[in-house]
Amino acid sequence: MQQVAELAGVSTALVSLVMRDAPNVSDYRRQLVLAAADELGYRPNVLARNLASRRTQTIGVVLNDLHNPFFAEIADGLQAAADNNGYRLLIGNASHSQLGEERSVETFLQFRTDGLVIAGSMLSDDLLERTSRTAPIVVVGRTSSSKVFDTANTDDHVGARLVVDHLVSLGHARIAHIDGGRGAGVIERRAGYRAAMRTHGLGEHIHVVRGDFTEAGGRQAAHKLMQHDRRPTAIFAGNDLSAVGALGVVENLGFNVPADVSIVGYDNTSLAAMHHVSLTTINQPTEELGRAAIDLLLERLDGNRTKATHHVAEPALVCRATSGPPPAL
Amino acid sequence: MQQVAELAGVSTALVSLVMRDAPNVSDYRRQLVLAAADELGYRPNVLARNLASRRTQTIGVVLNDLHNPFFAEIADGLQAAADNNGYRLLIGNASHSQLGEERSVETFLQFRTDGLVIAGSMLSDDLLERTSRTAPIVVVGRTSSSKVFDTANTDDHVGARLVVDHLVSLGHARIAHIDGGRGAGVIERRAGYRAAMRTHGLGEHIHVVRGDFTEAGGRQAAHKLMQHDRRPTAIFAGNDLSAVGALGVVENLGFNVPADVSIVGYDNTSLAAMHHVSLTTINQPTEELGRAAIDLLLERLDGNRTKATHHVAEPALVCRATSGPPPAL
DNA sequence: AAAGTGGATTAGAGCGCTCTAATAGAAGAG
DNA sequence: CTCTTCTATTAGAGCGCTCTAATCCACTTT
Repeated sequence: MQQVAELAGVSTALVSLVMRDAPNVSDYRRQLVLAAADELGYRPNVLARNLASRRTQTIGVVLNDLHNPFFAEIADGLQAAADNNGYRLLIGNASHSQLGEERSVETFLQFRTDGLVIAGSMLSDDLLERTSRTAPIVVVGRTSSSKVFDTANTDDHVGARLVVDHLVSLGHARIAHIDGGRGAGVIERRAGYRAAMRTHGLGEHIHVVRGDFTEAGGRQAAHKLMQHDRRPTAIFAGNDLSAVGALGVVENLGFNVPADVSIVGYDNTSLAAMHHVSLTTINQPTEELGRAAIDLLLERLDGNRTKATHHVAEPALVCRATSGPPPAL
Repeated sequence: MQQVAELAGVSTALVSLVMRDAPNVSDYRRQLVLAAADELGYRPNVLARNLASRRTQTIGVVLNDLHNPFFAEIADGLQAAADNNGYRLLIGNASHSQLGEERSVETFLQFRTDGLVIAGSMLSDDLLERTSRTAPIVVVGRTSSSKVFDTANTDDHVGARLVVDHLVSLGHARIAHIDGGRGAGVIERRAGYRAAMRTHGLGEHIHVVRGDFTEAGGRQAAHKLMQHDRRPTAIFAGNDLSAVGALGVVENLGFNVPADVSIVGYDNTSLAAMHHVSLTTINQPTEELGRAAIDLLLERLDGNRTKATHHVAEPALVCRATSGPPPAL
């Protein structure tokens, strides 16, 4: 910075002002400084900048699973919203594990990102609340009634009901559910499924097998389901990834989808939209979620709010090729 | 830090030494400092630490496209290698665009990550070379003969030949190729395809249509191919994503895969491995690439090397369900 | 003409840590 | 008992930036 200042014939303070796009800098000197900076290949050191200003203009985003396209879409939504507000994003990969998530969070805290967005968090509310004392946190894709941190999420209970309603209206009764293990949103989706089944008088057909939101998990669960003595005519998978896993197994076992078995996913990821997959699923408005998450964070950063807020978006059924009427008895 | 020092009755320098696990600190004082730090909930500020030490122990990873599972797998490989060496990873999303890539790179440079890994770079060698003067860069998934920065890559020329050899051995002659537009590795794969076709005396059947390494691009290209008056009996897509796009279109047009048309992808991503997709493809050893990239970077960081090195890994054919003999005439 | 106004610029004190060089103290050598 | 040689500890100078307060310099205003 000093070199730039010398080359431009100004003070380091002015260089600082120019680099920050501050107002009240004459155009003449601004050009002078920019030219000098360019010539020297000067780049402001964010570390030093933050050390002095306690701001990084950066938001840390922890994605639960890079292999799940849902999180890529969430990242897109966040990116768009961050761009609009002059913030940049840094991404950490939780590798689908609690430990990975903790490490990513720790890294961001140490880098002093202004805030954190955790998509698909597997951490306890308690831990998140303690962490949010260090930096504001918005949790995406998971409900919480925390009074400390914010969330942006789809109403999974309603989403699950939409799935069941859809399948029931097609004539299904034996509708099974593959859940997501310890993943985010699992409890709500499962509860929504159960409640909807009962509402339709299908309580006796409630059948939940464990998955883990991965394709492999979906395969295993589908195996178990299809070997059951009263095998389902429809499978509601906890997310698209496990739905595609189930799809593969069901087909390999010689069943036709949807003629013999209907399969519905959740998330409406790019995977579900692929022509070859064409999965009936529940859409989560990822762009809205991303925008909401950033908005919530900025409100905190600007000191406009201290009370926890929970943004809830509406899910919607996306009907594609993997659901249809059950086979005639 | 000063508070901790006071509470423990030592100097800040000693606190610093303890926090860094330095040798030559007496056990007695170490305990004293740790106890004080714990009581005050003290967390070292990595920003300040790095400002002073000029090291972040962090590597910036720019992924070309979060929607392409190939990059998730590369990230896994990098993560494993980084863990082994006490480095942590920060990820930037290039959003499949040159501008996005540049911005991610810029952010990392400003955060002073010790080095950069760019997976699927779309930037010019020239720009990369200039950037690598600021921080060491390893480019993954793209060949380059640069004398400045390192690369870790699979031999795409050989990979493309493996595809053509495989299809020819099944009896195909009309083998078309969907390329990847401006993506990484496109030129080599296309050239490899062309060369292999000629080697087999199939020069007249060379047929390349443009794609862009996305599913949508694959769909468009496949449409064009299948409407051609001499439509191909086999399609070699530039990557798995576009292969799946092609797969969807070909099926929708009423053709059977592989009975009527064979489709081969590239990358052997988790997508190709899905049972429902089961795509014949070329494996890139992502773990090896990740390890190589980190190794190359560390050599630079430790000052052991200044000469550019290009690590080349071997591709391998993975035969699955989308390739078979051409239909009988 | 003196005083007031506000924009442009700068000096200099931190931000929280590391690192070098210096110092104190203990142990061993002569 | 002195002289080395270690090891353990510390003072204090940065690292590269921001921010406050001060200064300077047109212009107005009265």
